[in-house]
Amino acid sequence: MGKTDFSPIADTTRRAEIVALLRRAILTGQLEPGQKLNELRISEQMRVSRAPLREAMRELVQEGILTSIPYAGTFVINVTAKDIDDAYSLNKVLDEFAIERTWKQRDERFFDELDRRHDAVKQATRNRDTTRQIETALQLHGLIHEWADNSVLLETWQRLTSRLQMYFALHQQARREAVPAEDVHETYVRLLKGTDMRAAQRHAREHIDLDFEELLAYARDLEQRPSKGA
Amino acid sequence: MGKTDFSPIADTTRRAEIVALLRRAILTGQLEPGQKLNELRISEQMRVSRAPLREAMRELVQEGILTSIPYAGTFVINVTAKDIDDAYSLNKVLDEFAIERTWKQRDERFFDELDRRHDAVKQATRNRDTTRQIETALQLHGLIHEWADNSVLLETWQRLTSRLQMYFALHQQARREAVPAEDVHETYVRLLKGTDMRAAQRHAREHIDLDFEELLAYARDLEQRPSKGA
DNA sequence: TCTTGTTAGATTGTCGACAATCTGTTTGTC
DNA sequence: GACAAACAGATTGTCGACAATCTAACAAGA
Repeated sequence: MGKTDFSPIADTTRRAEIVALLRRAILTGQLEPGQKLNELRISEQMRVSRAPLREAMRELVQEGILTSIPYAGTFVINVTAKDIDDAYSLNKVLDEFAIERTWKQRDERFFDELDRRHDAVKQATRNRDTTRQIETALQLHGLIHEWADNSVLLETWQRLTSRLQMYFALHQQARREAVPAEDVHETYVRLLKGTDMRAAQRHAREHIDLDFEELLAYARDLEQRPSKGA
Repeated sequence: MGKTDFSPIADTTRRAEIVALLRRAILTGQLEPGQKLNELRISEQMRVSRAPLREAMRELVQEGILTSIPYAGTFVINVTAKDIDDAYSLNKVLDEFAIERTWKQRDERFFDELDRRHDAVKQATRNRDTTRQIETALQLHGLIHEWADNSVLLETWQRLTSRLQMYFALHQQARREAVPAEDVHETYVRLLKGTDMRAAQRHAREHIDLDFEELLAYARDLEQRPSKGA
């Protein structure tokens, strides 16, 4: 018997790479909300044919970050204040559930991974890398969902994450201020290591509410302006 | 100004029709779990080319009822007891949330629709139409999610529903017994019309637990047998 | 001037053919 | 006989071209 655990080899289809490229472009705000994706132009830029590009787009439509209108085109979703509100209120419920399910299964490996991801956030914060900061913060947050041992919950949360990451990226892009230097996740991590589950659940709610208010304000402001066309 | 409200016209792409056809085939158990979908064969049967068929498949993969392995094929998902357990435990959480959100917004139109859907279930039950019975029962159940006015919740629930419908169809197909004739949704509807929200939430949990136990028993039994290949 | 019909251009939807990859069989070697 | 290399068939992934549809500009008529 071998000792090493082999992870699945990378998907080597163009489609998979296109999905990754497009998703990244959307989640970092490179492609703006409402913007139309011209198939011919993009396929030429990526040096692929339209077939795998279109298949990739269908995936992202189902993932919820693109929207498609037959014979009209495929567009980046528009972000409304209500969308953010909806996503966040559901996220709260999922967090509470995830913490409950994770709680009994916490072990040394869990705490190690928690620290590792927390460190990643802190490093991104030090480097003033806003994009990476958002990414790592969501990964830290996602640990409880991965550890809850519920595939449907994990899937659901990953879909939600896509949107949240997009919202945060837009928000960060809008306000050109520096990123908060202090560590807002300290308490969250500490409570997850502690013995009071209810306290951890309560904090997850409040902790989320914090950045949420900022995001909502931004979204309400954004709704006054027109959306980007082709 | 006109008086009528026009709904969006139907999608008239082959892709959309293929998605509907395939989904129906899967959710009714016509296509068995684990079964491989041969692109050439299906495209010839449907008299379409592989392009729209493949795009349709990508959508259903993201919807969670198909799974794809590069260069190997696309398969109907396999149903494990844990999958069912996961889906149901999350469903409980979502139901509780949906009832809370719907509660304040209940009005005459809500109650009417509730009765309408309840009647649909009863009629399907009278007609011994098991497929339709599952469909209508899930639609009755889905009303609180539609009424909660949270797009992300609704999306999430619809994804879950796909699987639940598939699970139930398999279950019904397995046991050849007659469908329960008595009306198991009577209490559920009554509580949703009442004034005690907590009671409604509690019942939603227990009500679900009922059929759930049966489903789980079936799934555990199913896991002893091999899965269907090509 | 406003509405309606026409047309040209651009873009999406679909098709049939080819390339890349996998799977099972056969062949050859030890 | 056991094993590995080579082959053949089938299937998926990708491509370039064509058909269907939409959009916007323009022309014609009330």
